[in-house]
This record gives sequence, C-alpha cells and structure tokens, in this order.
Amino acid sequence: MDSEEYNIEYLKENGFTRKKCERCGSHFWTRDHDRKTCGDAPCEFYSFIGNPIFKERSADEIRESFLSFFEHCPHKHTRMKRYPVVARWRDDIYLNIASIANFQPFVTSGKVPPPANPLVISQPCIRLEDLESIGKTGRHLTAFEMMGHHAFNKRGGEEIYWKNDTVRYCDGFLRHLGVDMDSVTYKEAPWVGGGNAGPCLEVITNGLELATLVFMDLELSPQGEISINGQRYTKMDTYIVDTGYGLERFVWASKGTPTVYDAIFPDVIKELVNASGIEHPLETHPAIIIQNARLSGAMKREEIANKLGISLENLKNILEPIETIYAIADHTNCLAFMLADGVVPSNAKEGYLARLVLRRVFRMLKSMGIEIPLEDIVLMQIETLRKSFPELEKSVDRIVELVSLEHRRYDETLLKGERIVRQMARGYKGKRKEEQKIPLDMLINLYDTHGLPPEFVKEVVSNQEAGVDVEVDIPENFYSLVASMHSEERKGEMEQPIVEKIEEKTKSIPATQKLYYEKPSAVDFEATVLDFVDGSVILDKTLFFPEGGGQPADTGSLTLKEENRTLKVIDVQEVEGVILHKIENSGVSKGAVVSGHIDAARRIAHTKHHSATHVVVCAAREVLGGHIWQAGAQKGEKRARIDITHFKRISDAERSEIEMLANRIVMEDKEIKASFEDRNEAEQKYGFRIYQGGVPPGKRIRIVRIGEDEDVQACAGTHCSKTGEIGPIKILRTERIQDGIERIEYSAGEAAVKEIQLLEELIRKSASVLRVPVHKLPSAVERFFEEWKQLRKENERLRAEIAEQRIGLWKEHARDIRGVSVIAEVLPGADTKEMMKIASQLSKDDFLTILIGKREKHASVVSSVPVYLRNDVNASALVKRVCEVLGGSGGGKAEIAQGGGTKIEKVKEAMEAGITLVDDLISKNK
RNA sequence: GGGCUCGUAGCUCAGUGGAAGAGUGCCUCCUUCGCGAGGAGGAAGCCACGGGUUCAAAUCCCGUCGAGUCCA
Repeated sequence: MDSEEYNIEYLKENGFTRKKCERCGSHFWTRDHDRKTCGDAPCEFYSFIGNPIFKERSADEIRESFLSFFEHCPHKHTRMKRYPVVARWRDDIYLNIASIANFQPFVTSGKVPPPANPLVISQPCIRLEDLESIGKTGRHLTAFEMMGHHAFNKRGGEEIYWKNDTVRYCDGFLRHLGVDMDSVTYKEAPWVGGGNAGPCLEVITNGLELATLVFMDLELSPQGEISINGQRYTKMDTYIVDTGYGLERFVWASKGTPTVYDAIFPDVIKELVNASGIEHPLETHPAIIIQNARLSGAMKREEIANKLGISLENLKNILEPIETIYAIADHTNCLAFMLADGVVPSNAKEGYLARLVLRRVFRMLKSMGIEIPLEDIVLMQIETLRKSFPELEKSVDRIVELVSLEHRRYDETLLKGERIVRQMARGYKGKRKEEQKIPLDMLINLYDTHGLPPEFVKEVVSNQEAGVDVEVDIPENFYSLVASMHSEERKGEMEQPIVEKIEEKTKSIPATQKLYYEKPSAVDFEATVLDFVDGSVILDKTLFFPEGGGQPADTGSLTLKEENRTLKVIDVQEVEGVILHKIENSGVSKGAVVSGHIDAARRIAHTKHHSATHVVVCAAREVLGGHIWQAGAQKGEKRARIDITHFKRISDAERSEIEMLANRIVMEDKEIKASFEDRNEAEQKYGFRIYQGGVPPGKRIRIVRIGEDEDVQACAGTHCSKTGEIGPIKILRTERIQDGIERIEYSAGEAAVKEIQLLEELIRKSASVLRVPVHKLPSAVERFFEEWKQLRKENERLRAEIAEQRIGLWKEHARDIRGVSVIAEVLPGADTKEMMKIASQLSKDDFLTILIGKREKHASVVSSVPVYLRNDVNASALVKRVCEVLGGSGGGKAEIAQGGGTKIEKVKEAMEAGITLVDDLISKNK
C-alpha cells in the first residue's frame, strides 16, 4: 500500500515522526523521537501490567465516556443502540463480528443511507476463531464490545470527515482518559476484510493495541489497480471511517491486572475459584503471574519459563487451572449474549456455534470439579450486564430451560459415547501389544460422527477393565486436522460467480411502477413496453408480482393492442427495481402498448398463504416463546411452510394450540396494513424482528403490520387487507428439518378446506374398510393389529405342528441310495421356512433330504445332510445343482441349504439331477 | 449450506446376503423364615416405513420418516 495514504496532516502538525520498527519492520508514527519499536506485541511487552496507563474505570464508565466524548465533539456523533450479536441482516456471517458489520452491506456500499452520520456505537461482538486460545493468552475474548465512531462519505458529496479528524479524535479521546501521549504509537497496517480493504492505523500504547482506525475505501475487484496480499482492489464510490476501540482493553489498561479477564470478570472468577477449591495463583505465585502476564504478548511460554528460571511443566501447572476458569468466565459471558439474542443451540449454522461453546464449558466445568450449574453462571454474567443491557433480563427463563436441556443432551451423548468406546476397546482384547493402539482415523471418526473428543476417548480407555491396555495418541493439531478434512471436501463445490449480465442491461432502465402494491385486488392493467431483454418484457408499470420472499411469481398474459397478439407470461423476476416478464414467444417492440392480465386464482391463493404465514409465525411465537425466529419460508397455491427456530419438537398439543390461535386471529378479522417506511426509523420503532424473512435492500422498506402490531415484518409480498380474508388455516404437519429448526406446513383459504376434506375422506374410507364408525377407528385399528399379530404367531405354531406330523410321514417314503436313507419329495404349496424345519429335523434322524416346494410361479428348494455324511455331501452344492435346473440358484451352510428357481415345469428333472448327484458323491467317497 | 453415523425384544446392543440372537428387565416355578442371591422354564420382534436388486434381504441399492454428530 502506498505510504502516501498515511500522509496525515494531524500527525505532521502535532510533532509525530514516521519511523520503521527495528523488530518487525513496519512503519509507525510517534511523538517520542527516541522510540525504536512500533510498540506493539510481540515487539514490546505489556508494560501496563501492575502499572495502569490511566485512572481505573469500569466497563460502564469507559463506554459512557467514549459515547459522550463523540456525542459532544465538533462533529456531534449520534449515539446508536446496540445491534443484536446474531447478524440477522447478513447472509454471509452468522455472528456480529464488528460495529461496521451493522452497516454492511447496504450502507457501506452506498445503497442505503446510514441511520445517522456520523454515528457512535458500542457494539457487542462475537468471534469464535480463537476458541482454543481463550484464557491462555490473557487478551482474547469470544465476546467483546467494539466501540466505534463511523463517518460515511460519498465521493462527490459533502465529506463528513476523513483521516485527519479520525486521528485527531482518537488522539483526543486518549488524552481525555489521561493516557501519556508520548507512549502512543500509530502503526501503519493495511486492513483487509469481508471484500473491503483500506489503509489502517493501529493505536498502541505500552504494548497493548487499544484501537484500530480503518479508512475503508477499497473493494475487491478482479480488474482492480491496487494489489494487497495478492488480491486486487479498486476504489469504492464511498469512503468510510471504520474505527474499533476495544472496550475491554481500555478497562484492562486502566486496571493493570494480569489478564483482561481479571479486569472484566472479577466477581465471576472469584466465585469459580472458590467453587473449584483452588487458589488464585495471583495470591500463591504473584511474581510469576505478573512476570508471565507482562511477557505473554511478546514471548512463547517456553521462553517465559526459561526466563523465569522454572520448568515449562511447572509454569503450566501454575497457570492451567486459572486459565480454564478464565475461559469459563469468557464463554459464559458470550453465551449470555448469544442466548439472550435468540440463538437456539443446534447442529447447524449459528446454533451450532452456541452448542460448541456450551459443550466446551460443560467440559471445563467438569474438569475443574465446579458444581455450579452453567445456567447459574450465565445468570451471574447477566446480573453484571443488565445495567447497560437491560434487554438481556427478558430471556432469563428461556436461558435456564435451554441450558439445562443442552446439559442433559450432552450427558446423553457422553453416556452413549462411553459405551461405544468401551465396546471398541474390548475389540482390542487379546491382540498383540503393538496392535493395541487406536489409529488416528478412528479417533477422528469418533469425534466426527459421535462428538467424542479424543481426550474423552483416552479417559474412558484408561478406565478399562484389566486385560485391555489400549494406547491413545492425540496429535497436537487434532482439531485442525478435523477442520482441514472438512474444508477439503468443500473445495470441489466452489462456484464461480456468474457475471450478472442482466443487471448491466437493466441499469439504464427506470424502475418499474409496482401496481400490485397500489391496487392489490386488480387483475387487469395497461402498460407500455420499455424494452425486451433476454426473452423478458420490461414495462413502465405492472401488476405482475415478481418471485421473492418465498412467494412465487404471478403468471398470466400480455396482449399487444395493435397486433392483437397474446403473450403468455411464465415467470416474473425483479432485478434492482426493474421487473422482467419472461414470455414464451418473442418479437415485442419498444413503445408498444399492452394490456396485462394476471391469473387471479393463483395470486389470491398466494396472497392468502402469505398473510397466513405471518399469522402462523405470530401464533407460534405466542405459544412457543419469543425466541421463535423465521429461518425460511415458501408459499404455494395449495400449501405453504415456515421454518422456525425452536429447541425442541413441537408437541401435538402445541401444534393444536398454534392452529387454534392462528384461526382466532383470522376470526378477529384484524387489519393488515402495508406501507413503505424509512428503514432506519422502522428499525428503531419495531426492532430487528422485522427482518424475519431476510433483509430487503433500499432506503425505504415495506412494512406489513397485523392488528395492533401483533406482528410486524419487512415484507415485499402481497397480502390480504384483513385477516378474515385469509380463511381457515389448517396445519398439516410439523417436521424437524434440523436440530433447532422446526418446519410447519399449513394450508389457508379454500386450499385448507380441501385439505380437511381430503383428510376426512381418508378417515371415512379407512373406517368403511373396517366397517366401523369413524370414531371407533383408533380402537378398531388397534384391535385388528393385535389380532393380526396373534394370528401370525398362531400360523407359525401350526406350521411347526404340520411339519412335525409330516416328518413321520416322509420317513416311510425314504429311499435307499447306496445305504443312505434319502427323502426326496415335492411339497405343493409349502414355504421355505416350513421345509427348513422338516429338513433340519430329518437330518437329525440321519436322513438326507431334498425337498422342493412347488408354488404358482416359483419353486423353493431345501436340502439337509446328516452329520455323518458331512464330509461326503455338501448341502449347499446339492441345492445349487437342483436350482440350476430350475433356472435359479441357491446356497447356504454345508449341513442345510436353500435356494429356488422359476422353471416350475422342470421340478421332476431337477429332483432327478439332485438324486443323481447324491448317488455320484456317495459312490465316489465310498 | 455440506459431510459422517445410527434405527433389531421394555432397556443396552450383537448379527452385514442363507432358520432373528445375547445381556438385562418382566412372568411362573424351585431353593430361602424373609431379603439378597442361585437354579429351571416362559412370554416378549411389521429387524423404523416404502420401493428396488436377488432363488433368497434385518443385511446390498434408492427414497421417506426419526435420532445423533462434525465442519463452514
């Protein structure tokens, strides 16, 4: 990146000089003319530990002083409420990873104006990339607050502020806190992230990076003229001040505690230390702890041990217990935000991330022997957070239920896992010593398919009973091995992004006027053809609803007035406000006047199902709880479905309740109001719950409200004007499409009536088959099934009896072949099972048998050989010979075998072939 | 969104193309003053469901339903 980018007036005017770090070689700005390094770890150690940088402040105090500093600075930033930690408005990330993420992609790209400009916010963020190092490094947190002041500038427009004021404000804020300004360095470090990039200054003091000032003005572009890390970038139409100040780091710097955890979670750590029965090593080994903390940013653990003059093992033993407690404190804080903001633990998407964190904590609590239930620790965290985030308290009940449910599930997984491992270990019994080692791929498989971490496998195996001594070697990089295995699977699926040709072509065409919003009940309209692109007609205005938000496109026709020709509209899509009517034929000229007609029945069905969707979500939220979030939806003519986040299966009772409530909302005939509202105002007024069905682009968004705002959603679909118009709503089924996501399928309006009739017919027909009244169907079916089972048993018993009786009969029919008693008979209608019984009994009495059961289209063959002939005649070979003639095949054991064939006319021939073979074999072996 | 595993007696699971099994629990009897324990016998299975391949499927293939788990 061009060094010119960092040629910032403020730095030059305030006595800063640009230097090159002696250690890492990067450039930085400083007031201290003798400074030789950039000041960042690992070039420098944490000199603030035990020696705070400024006056001690709590998290609440730091946050408040930051927000009010920027509210009252010359640029009067607007203070914003925090956004959720679940990035509901993004489809590329699950969790909110930075304050700027709140404004991506629409605000940063310039499509939507910012809610305020400039603005200041303290945004709780979650990053789970470094889960393994949490607790160990002393500075990593999964959940942290990123304080940011943002200014959104547009090229050609009036500039709010850019690099100069950004640095000025940052410098001013640090001075305001009382930081020694000579110790502050601004380090040049190009920033890259999420398809954007730009120059960046890292703000560092005493070894600690407190903030980053990003000047975001580049975007990824294959033809871009600027190259960073091998990727090409180009200048954007916007240029944005994206700053991130680590709230927790400021608190840490103000306290000078050994770790950031000691600064942020002192109370929780105290509780955990007490509960685990250990002592905080800060009390037992203060010198080691302080020294380690100061050096930890700059050195590896081995080096630190060396420097402190103790063994690595010893240092680990001192640190590891408290590191686990730090991690628990961190993770529970993270969970408080995730669960309160509505993440439902599951096995996919953001739910999996929640489960991952939950299970890590369960494991850590167990290893530390801490018996405080996890939910109680999360509640402790909420207790300290509630002053600044009162909304967290609303979710307390659900969190308790959720966490204990997850605990139960985890215990079950482990219990099952223990059985699996024990069984596997038993398989090693009696093997040679060098073979008693679980191979790596087996360990990976156990983790991948059963969720059993190798440490757990090792523990179970080491508790094995005597005689089994299985080795378990866990490679250091086990988890990254698993991860890389999965990323290899994915490589082949990478798709090349298709260049949006249509978008290019429609860019110059004005947005289509959407008559379906203005006249929701109209079916006919007139319009003028503006263009014809790739088989699609573009009009100046239209009634045709384009596919979107889970609602399929309208179909219908366009009639060219002058030519009196009708075109069938088969699909309708919207691209950047321009509506494309895909037609079967071509040959439409610009300027032609058309009259359009939409398929009214289809549209009405879609409309009813769409309104019904909102009603069902609303009812489900009422019945199941506030964590219900729409995870996908599809509307059709006959039925519709919604996927909702929920942590257990919807019971039959809940399903009935949701259905009843939904129909009650219909019967109350509530108003459904749809109107365009300012996006930022709507977000503030209704909250993020409006983004149930995804996030629409644009400055103004369409808001659909039911009744007294019982349900408010951003929605582009067509809707009834009153809930009564929806008609009956019938829930057809619920399905668990994923752990944590339930699908509800339902029909509305006429389609619902038809579904009910269909169901009724099904029941009526079933009842009439059994000749019972409908209400007796369940008991009748049960009785029939029981009787059927009884009869089946009886049948089997009788067959055994017949077989028994036949045995006596067949014995008299035995023929003698060279001294061997052979029973070779054809049994009409007999089945294989019955013949097996007979044959097996006869062979016990020293008869050799060949039985052929002759049925309508198929003959089955059973043969048995008495024990004394075992070495001479093989039953399996005998059956094969017989079945060959019958055009089939067979096989089995040497004593008894079965087979069959389809050439029933050759039964006699087959039997003779069998007897001949027996004759041959006996004579040969005698 | 993608991958892997599983569904067999009330429970825990073997069986991986040739006759549905074990342990445990249950029932009856014997032993015992009684309990624990031991002995003898017995009942209990749409082998999740629906297709296909095969002479033959719990077993192989496809689909559906249900459960578990890992990765992004």
